[in-house]
Amino acid sequence: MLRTSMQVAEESGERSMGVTLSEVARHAGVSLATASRALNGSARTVGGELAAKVRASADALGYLPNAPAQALARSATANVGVLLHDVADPYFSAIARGVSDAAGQAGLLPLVINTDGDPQTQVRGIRMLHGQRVRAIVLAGSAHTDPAAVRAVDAALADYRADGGRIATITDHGPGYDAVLPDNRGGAADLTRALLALGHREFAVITGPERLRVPMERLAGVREALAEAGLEPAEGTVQHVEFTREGGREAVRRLLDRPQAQWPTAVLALSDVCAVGVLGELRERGVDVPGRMSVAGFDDIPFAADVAPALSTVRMPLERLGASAVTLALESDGGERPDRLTLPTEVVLRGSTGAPFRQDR
Amino acid sequence: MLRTSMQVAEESGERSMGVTLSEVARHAGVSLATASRALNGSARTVGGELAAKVRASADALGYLPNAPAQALARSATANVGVLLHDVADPYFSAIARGVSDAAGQAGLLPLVINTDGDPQTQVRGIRMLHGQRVRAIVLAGSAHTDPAAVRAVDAALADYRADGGRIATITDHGPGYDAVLPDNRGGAADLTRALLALGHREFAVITGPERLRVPMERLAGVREALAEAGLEPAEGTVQHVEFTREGGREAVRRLLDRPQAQWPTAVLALSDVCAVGVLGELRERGVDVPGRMSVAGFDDIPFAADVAPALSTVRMPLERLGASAVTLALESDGGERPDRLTLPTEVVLRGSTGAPFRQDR
DNA sequence: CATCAGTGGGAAAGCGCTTTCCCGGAGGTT
DNA sequence: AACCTCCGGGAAAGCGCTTTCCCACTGATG
Repeated sequence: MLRTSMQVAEESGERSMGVTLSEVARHAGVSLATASRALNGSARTVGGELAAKVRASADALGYLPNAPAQALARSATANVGVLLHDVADPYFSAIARGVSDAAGQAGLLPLVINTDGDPQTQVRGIRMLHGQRVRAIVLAGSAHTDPAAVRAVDAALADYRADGGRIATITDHGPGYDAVLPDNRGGAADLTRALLALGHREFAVITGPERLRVPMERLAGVREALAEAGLEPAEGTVQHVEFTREGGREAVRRLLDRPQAQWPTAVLALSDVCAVGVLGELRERGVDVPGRMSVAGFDDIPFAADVAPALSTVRMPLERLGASAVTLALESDGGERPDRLTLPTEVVLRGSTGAPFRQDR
Repeated sequence: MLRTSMQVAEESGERSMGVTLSEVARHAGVSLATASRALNGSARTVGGELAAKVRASADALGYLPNAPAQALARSATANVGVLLHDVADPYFSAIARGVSDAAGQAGLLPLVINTDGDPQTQVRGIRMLHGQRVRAIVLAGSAHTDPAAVRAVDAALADYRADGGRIATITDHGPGYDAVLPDNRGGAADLTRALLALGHREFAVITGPERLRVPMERLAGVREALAEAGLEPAEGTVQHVEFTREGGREAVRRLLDRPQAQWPTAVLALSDVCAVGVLGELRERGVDVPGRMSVAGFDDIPFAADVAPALSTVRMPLERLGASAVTLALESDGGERPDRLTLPTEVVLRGSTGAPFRQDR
């Protein structure tokens, strides 16, 4: 004979998992159905008196709904998934915070997965979240430039969506997705124009790996603004590195290896965490910022204002990015036209930028 | 007549949630039981031939196990919960990364909840995670000093544990929990001794709110080392603020409001993010660091080495803290004696500290 | 050659909920 | 007074899995 968990619990003196709804129902002297309706408000209502009695029993027994069971019965969980490169990176952690807040608002719990920007890991992550039957997936990392990678991710997302999953991406992952789009290109162009306005003509740009789309978009923005001024980056002054502090340092080292005459007067690091590395390396090398070289970043992570010198950058509403993505994904009526929300960026000039260094002075 | 989701799916041309195991079983021409055993390796084995056939069918159909259903059947989910103050804070995001990595190793997915250090929110969070039937909860935020708050949290945790939940805390939440314990007190004492060794005698200490235990422990460490040298902080030089950049700035403002003769030569900010605020404010006020004032932090968050001047601090293995907590919680045999693992800290002296300022010079 | 593990397949009972369907009673219409 | 419609309670069928229990079969054993 099969033994119920209750019996086991009674025998062993240890129940495996919580008070069940039917215990509550029995305690309140009502049916399972009524208990369920009273505690979780279905379409149907329950008589005021009974409802109160059920609620009383529920917290007398310390009832906590079994989320997996609810999920199964409703075929809908109370979770959202977040896919990002690395929670420990301030850019992503700010986004994660936004996602978390918006999810909380909606009564959902966020499940976060670090992909380190690897397409494979990303695909596995999507599958896991799909398996979890999360209500929505927020894809926070940059899209890839490699078509094969894009296809793989798209396929995984398509499967998920085919099963009723909702998706929102942060930054552009193709026209098929609801998306929150910070103006990467425009922001980079604006930043460049701001530096041009300060008088700079000799730029270096430190951007992210070519395999990612976001850094490429930002780079395109820089090029666009430079072109407007009839300029283009000199050979060897566009460095592709990882968007990490170490990446920034590495790029600086390469830049300073060149003869001083070829040093740029302004370096655009297209990610703040990268820029922080740049600042650190320049300081250690004794290069004055902004006297000898202006430095600007991108993202306006919380620390940007506090490093020394305070970092000029392009402000992006990181938390809002995350929060909006959740909202978008949840609202998405599954209609034909995906919602695509462009968020403006804003140049913030602080102490790390100034007038260009003059060789002849 | 009740209609199965299959029928609905066939009629509407849209299935609500994925390929099911029984579809796989049918496709492979085996029973549900066999399919389950083949795909998820139970105690029982399945003939090699059949197993292969099942696996083939599974990925022919693109089968993804329904996690909530598995959770219900097994009465065990594949999730762990992390409760922290704020993912966007580098201290916690590093821990979160560690948790995430260790969870991944164990085939689990992390569910993260921000509590902003509020006991109420913390209790609600624990209840939610309990409801989710997560396998383990990692409590990453500091314990409270208010007994009522502690009781509330303890009660929620006790309920969870009574239902078979596993718990590990980071920092001390009382002797009843498996815990990973960075040596807050010892680290703070060591840091203080290091500054004493540099010749400092006039200290200010900026620590966290009195409602949290961690900042109090650190403060105690400082006091202890000071006492060894026959010193104690002068009146008004111990500032309790939030462990945020703004908190750091605020404390500095209060400190500098005092007559210059009473300015400390060293300020111990007992959290790096706080210290970064201190550095920022001092720079803006034109106070030279470390010339006029040495500044030290605590935690060694990734940025600490890159701010200017590079921050002297107490290194804590943040990611390992998170990872170890997961391991501990999962291993915990539920035996009588909780596992408590003390992790050493290490003083790291960088550019933000130096010899004390001499008034008479 | 009968007996006994041991092996591996399948039927079916749960896991803890939600929701459909049925039904009896109250109130409103002709 | 007969007829309908609401309203709200309860029985029971699922949701998609895991696992127990039963059973048929194989090969070893005495």
